[in-house]
Amino acid sequence: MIPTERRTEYKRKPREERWSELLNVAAQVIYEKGYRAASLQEISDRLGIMKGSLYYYIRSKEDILFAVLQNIHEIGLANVTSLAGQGGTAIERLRRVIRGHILFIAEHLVDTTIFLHEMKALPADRQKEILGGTTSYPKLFRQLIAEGQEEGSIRGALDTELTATIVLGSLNSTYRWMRAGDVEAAERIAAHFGEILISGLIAEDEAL
Amino acid sequence: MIPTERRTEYKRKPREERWSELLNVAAQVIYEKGYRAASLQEISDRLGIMKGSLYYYIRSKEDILFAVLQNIHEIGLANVTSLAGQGGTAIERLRRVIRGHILFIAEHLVDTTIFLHEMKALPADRQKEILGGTTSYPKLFRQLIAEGQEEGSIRGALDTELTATIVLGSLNSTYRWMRAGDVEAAERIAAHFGEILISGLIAEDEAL
DNA sequence: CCTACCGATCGGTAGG
DNA sequence: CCTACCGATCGGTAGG
Repeated sequence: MIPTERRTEYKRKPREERWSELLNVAAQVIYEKGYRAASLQEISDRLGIMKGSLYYYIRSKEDILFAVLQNIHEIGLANVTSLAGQGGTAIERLRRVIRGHILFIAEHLVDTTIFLHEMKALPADRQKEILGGTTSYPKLFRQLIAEGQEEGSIRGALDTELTATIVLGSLNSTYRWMRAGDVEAAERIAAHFGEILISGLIAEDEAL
Repeated sequence: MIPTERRTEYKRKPREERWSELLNVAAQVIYEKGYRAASLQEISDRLGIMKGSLYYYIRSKEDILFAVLQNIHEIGLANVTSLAGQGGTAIERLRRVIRGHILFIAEHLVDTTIFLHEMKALPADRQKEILGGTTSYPKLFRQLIAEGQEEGSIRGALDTELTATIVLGSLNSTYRWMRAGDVEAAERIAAHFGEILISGLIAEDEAL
């Protein structure tokens, strides 16, 4: 490749603004090519700055991935936590969380995909830094299932842990085929997931 | 890294044997690091040959990935096709496919993971070469769901296409947390999936 | 299969 | 933020 030429016209932007722009652009490149194949050269090209200039904002390439993953995990967990805490029976709250999590994935498809594909590209300690809060996705789903079993709405014969893993994993798998930002489609998917999973989990033949 | 030294002792092996050994070793490296980060240097190191010698077997790095993906797709599709064709009602066959596909994933975790992560690393035409047969996973699941709806065992209100996508995607998502080769665990997972999905899909309250 | 290479690209740095 | 680099590594090749 020919050495990247300096833009004849470039505009220096405030640090904060550039930083969030950097994260958006980088996330898009990582989404398209994968973290490893996403070069700082391409990211800086799209930003319209020199590759070396990225180091005004970061200390390593990994800093970018970390920031993206940290952010999506934080807002995603806040989303389901809020939905789970809004009252109702356990099965009602589970249904709300199922829908809300799917809508979240559709709305944040790029970042969610990166989260589900590139966590392992981080060193173990930085993974823990992201995941290691007092609460977590698996914990939240486990609690909802457990409460449903206690209140008798979810079949007691199901293994709580395994069932929670299956439900969360199934919801997360939608990132593979969902279209970004298509809220209508996301609602349809959420409705189907609600029907299938809730019917599959409920004890007896309680109508909902 | 210090230039790799020639092994003082190496054994030349028959071409066929080396080739399958190469695919196994390469799959393991790709599984651990991802295709892009899996270097030919590391693969040849583990094989105990020189990097350049790989080109006695391949014409490009991509050939390795293609062979791995081609193979796992072929045997996996043969597996579910066989299970779906063994007779019984549609819901019975679906249940059999659910269990068999999960056991397959557990038994071929490395290759399945590569398939679900690295297909997009191939050029579009080589992807089609793998996926483009007359039959396919999505098609098979769609047919099973459709037949179940026709026979009245699966709720007609569910969108056939979307439901098939959800079921297949949910089963595939297990590669993320399954342990390779643990058949007991795989049976438990399959049983739970069977319970949850079948109950979630069946019309009325037919007991199974 | 090995030896001995090559051009391209990578993440990163010094100094401004 | 840019210029001007660097060492390391990558996939791949010629010739045997």
